[in-house]
Amino acid sequence: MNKSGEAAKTLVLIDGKSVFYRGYYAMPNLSMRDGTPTGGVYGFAAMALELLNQIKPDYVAVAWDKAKTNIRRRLSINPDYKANRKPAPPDFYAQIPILHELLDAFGWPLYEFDDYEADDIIGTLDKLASQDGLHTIMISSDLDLLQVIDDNTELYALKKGLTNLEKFDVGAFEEKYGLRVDQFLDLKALKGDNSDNIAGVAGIGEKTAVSLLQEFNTLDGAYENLDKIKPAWRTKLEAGRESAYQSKQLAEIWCNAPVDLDLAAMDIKNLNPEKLRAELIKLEFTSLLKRLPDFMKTDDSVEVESEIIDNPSVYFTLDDGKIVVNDGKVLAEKILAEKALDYPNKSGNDETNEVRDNNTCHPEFISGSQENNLEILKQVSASPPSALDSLRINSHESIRLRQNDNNKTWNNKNTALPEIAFDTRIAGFLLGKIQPADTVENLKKLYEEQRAELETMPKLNRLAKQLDFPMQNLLAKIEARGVKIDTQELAKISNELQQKIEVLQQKIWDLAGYNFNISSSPQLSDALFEKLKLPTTGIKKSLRGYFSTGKAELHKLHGQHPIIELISEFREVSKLKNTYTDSLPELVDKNGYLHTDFRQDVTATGRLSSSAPNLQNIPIRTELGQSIRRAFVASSGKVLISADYSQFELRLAAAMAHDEKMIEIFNNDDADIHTLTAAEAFNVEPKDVTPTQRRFAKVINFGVLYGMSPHGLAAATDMSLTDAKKFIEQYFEIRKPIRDFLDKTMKQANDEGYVETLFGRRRATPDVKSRNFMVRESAKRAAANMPIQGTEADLMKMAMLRVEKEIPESDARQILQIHDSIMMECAPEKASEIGVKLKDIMENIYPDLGVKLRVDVKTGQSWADL
DNA sequence: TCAATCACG
DNA sequence: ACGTACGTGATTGAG
Repeated sequence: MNKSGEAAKTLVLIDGKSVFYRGYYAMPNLSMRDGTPTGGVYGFAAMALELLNQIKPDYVAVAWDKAKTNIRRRLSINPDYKANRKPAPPDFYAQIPILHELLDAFGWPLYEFDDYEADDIIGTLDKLASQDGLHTIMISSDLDLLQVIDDNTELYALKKGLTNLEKFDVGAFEEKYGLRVDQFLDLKALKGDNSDNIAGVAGIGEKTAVSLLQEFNTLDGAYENLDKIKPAWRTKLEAGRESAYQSKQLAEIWCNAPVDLDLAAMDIKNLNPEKLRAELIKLEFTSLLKRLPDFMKTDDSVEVESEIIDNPSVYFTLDDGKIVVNDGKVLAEKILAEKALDYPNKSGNDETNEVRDNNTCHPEFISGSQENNLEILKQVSASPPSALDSLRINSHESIRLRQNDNNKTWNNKNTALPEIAFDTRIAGFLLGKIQPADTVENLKKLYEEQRAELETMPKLNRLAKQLDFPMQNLLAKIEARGVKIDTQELAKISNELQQKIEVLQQKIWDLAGYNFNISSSPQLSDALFEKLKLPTTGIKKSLRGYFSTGKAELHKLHGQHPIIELISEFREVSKLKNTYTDSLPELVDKNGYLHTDFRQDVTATGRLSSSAPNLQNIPIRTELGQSIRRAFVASSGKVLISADYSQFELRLAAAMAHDEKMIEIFNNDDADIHTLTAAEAFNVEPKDVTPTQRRFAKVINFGVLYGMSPHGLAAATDMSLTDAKKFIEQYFEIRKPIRDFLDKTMKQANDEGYVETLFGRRRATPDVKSRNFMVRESAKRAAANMPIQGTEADLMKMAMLRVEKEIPESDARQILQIHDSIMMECAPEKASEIGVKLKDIMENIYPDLGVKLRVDVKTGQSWADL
């Protein structure tokens, strides 16, 4: 009990380097996939989790030994102090920054001072803690700390192995040494300590020292009674008197280190479980995730390893349309017994249906016609839901298993199927393999090859298992839910647009002086540049040799002739009508919902692809676009919620490049990145930044992520080429870390042949070595951009999985993802609560990122309100 | 089947 | 001396 009468709180003081050393030598070959050594850090992490589980401390602090050169005071007593310590190898020091990162994730303060060793710092803190009535537990391999144990202070000494600790309290000490704790220092003075190069008294070992102290109580006592000591020991004591007292001085812990007991900083509540978990994952210490204390565990699918059925072993064939296995049981039963399902999903045109002896087929020989698959799934689906919980699917294009048929009668789509654990198509994509059309004839072999290859790439393997495979399940659900649209509204817009188009067309024809197909670029080019003789200076040519009529070129002609404006409007209107208002209603199901196809194996960066219809390019920028969004509505009785990451990619660039200036701007909610970038680049006060300057800064802030050239910048801003060039130089002057990061990425593309995201998603970069200038430069820009765009995609997938896990489907459901935003729908009364949750999950999806993420949430009846 | 254009992030 | 900002998908016209 302490002064205020509460149960004493526990403070744990860790000798950081000593724990670290144990790990380093226990796991000498441990390293991350990229070769970074992590053995010592692992040791620390393992011990730290152990202490959280077993000790459940209230406060934790770490003390650190500075290098030998900084212990001048002890060296002044004896220059040979610790002289027989070997210097640590280089890969030991390489791990120190990583350990700091880990400590940061634990939220534990680290103390180190010149002239004070870790045990001095620990001793000092222990003394201060005792004054505050705290119970202290010290963790170290250094037994010197035994001298400070008392009724409130214990030492957990590190033994062999990582988490094997020997507990010393006063009783345990006395039993082991046969001495009182206060005699420990005198014991050391006599027997010395080889590891610290403390001499003690030559010829006196532990046994002799103990018996002397038992008889004479103290070191002084022994020297005062030399006459009572047998001659063999007496002569040794006489010869070693100076050494004995010097040894005592050396071994004594100095409890006057310049450190404060800052309990707020040491509070275990500072530990952010998500951050720590993220850090363990980042360090590839996945085995330690299991050891996270219960209070920190969540059932978050991002971190929990998916169960992969390693040896699918269902053998089945068709008998009169019924699926049977060797013993004649219905497949579903067999599947339940085997807890595995592995069969190819092929749609038609298959000729090899090789039946083996015994009326048995190995899965890879089954021809997976759509009908067969449906039959299988029906039977699986007929099994009791609880029995299906432990089932896992391995398949090719697994998401399509969820479709009940080919013609998109989606409302019956079965989402209650077993979870997908492995998808050979996704795996092939992640591994960068072009899969021949016939690979799924041998699905099992493919699966085994892929699994083996993924094993050699732990980061990619984890990405597959924890992100892309689980996403298949989620995307199937999202596709099945669909988005409701108001077809009448769209039809109304279509009609209006039709009128407009006819009017515009006539006006254009009148101005041109003849009728032509305005939608044909060559015909339009002919009209503008041949018939109307508009100036062609600065107008680009198309590949086919005529002058381009694209938006940018038309813009250059703006004001030259009234026809230009009409053509631009005609273009906008016909584009939106053809692509959206006319087409979308054709794709709705009978309940008025649109169901897109989301694919994960299309985009080189890891983003999702949406098609048939593409719901990721619904107009927004023009008023007409907004009116189309008004036709995207919530289900009846529901509202839509959208949550958008703000400046996601730019924040990621700042974090990944470790650009502290940018990070600081982003971490300040009130700061505006474009204004501040302009202020820095133009060297003016933020308040004096002109709108034009801010616009320039905005263009370059985004352009730089894509490798924008002076020409591109000039074209986008109306700057002169020289000004654009200067501005870009100026930009990289103030954003040097960004330049370095882009260069580093480029170098990796060149040296390794691939680039990767923060989480190990890869993109091969063969074309950066192309002899064709255009191909090469384009490949370089793509390579530079991929880690940023791809990390965005990774984080979005994490966020979506987490949202699905943490927000019950009965409360709200995800219905769309558009690269940096998630759209959900829910009951209006739940909207604000869901919005808060969504924002929280998304903003804290990866606390270790190093930059604050910002998510803006909006609610409304239609998409236009968001 | 491809090029041109343009919708989105 | 090349051409000039990354990543998608849908539509249209041309050959």
